[in-house]
Amino acid sequence: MPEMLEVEEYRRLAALTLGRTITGVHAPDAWFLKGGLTPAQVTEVLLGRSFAADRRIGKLLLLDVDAGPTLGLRFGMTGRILVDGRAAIDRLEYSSDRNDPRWDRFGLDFADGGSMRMRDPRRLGGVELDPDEGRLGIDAAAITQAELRDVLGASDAPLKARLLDQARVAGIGNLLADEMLWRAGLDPARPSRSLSPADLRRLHRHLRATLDELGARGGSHMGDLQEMRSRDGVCPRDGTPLSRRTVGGRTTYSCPGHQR
DNA sequence: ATTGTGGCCTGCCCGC
DNA sequence: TGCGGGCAGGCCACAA
Repeated sequence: MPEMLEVEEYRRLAALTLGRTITGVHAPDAWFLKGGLTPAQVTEVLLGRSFAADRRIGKLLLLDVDAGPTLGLRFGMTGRILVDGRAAIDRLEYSSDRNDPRWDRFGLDFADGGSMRMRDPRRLGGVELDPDEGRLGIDAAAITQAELRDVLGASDAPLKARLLDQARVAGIGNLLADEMLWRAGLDPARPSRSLSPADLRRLHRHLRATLDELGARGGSHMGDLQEMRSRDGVCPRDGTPLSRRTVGGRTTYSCPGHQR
C-alpha cells in the first residue's frame, strides 16, 4: 500500500518511539529480515538502546539507533506500522481489514510498556540494518525542476517508468504516478526524452501539487483519478473512457483524450 | 548501462 | 458454499 505519502505518515508515527528504551525485539519471521540480518543480530543491536532520529527517503523509513546503526523499514505493498497499538492510516485500500495481529512480522517493546509493530500480510516489506541509502534517488517531495529534467534524461523509456525508478527519484509509486501524469496531461507511455520545456514545467508543477494535495487529503489513494481506476472508468475531467495498459511493468490508467 | 520480465508472498474479490 | 483465476499502492534478480 504505501507510497511516500503513507511512509511519511509512518515516519511521524515512528517519531513517537524516539528516546524510548527498547526492552523487547520480536522477529518471528526470519524471511522478513533482509541483507543477511538474523533475529539474534537485530536483537543484539537494539536491546537496551533507543532511537535518536527518524528519517525518510522515498518509501524507505529510517530509524537511527542512538550512537549505533540505522534500522531501515520497507513496507512493500501491504505493510503498515503501529505504535502503541495505533496505526497511522486506518483505512486501507483493497482490503476490508488488514489489521490482524497474525501479520506482525517485526516488533519492538519499550520500557514504558508501549510498542512498535510492522504488520504486513503479504510479507513484501522487510527490515534491514544500515540499508544502502545511496541507491535511492532524490526524494520526490523536494525535487526541483532541473533535477526532474535530469531524472527524465535523454531516455526512450516510458515517462512513467522513469518516475517509478526509485534510483532516480524516490517515493513515487503506481498510484501517484498515474495521478500526476493525468493531472499534467501527459501520456505515461511517452518516451521520457520527448517532453518539451513546457511539458517539463507542467509535470514538475503537478508533481509537487499532487504530493501536497494528496498528502493533505490523507494518502496516495485520494487522487481525483483514483475512483475511476477500474475497467469501465471514465476520465473525471472530460468523460473519455480511460485506457488500461501495462506501462513500466505496472497497471496504468490514463485518459486517451487529454493525456498526450 | 539501460530496460523489460518474471517472480516473490499472501489475501481478497469476482464469477462460475 | 466452494473453488479457481485474476489482481494488488513494491522491489529484486536476471536476461537481453
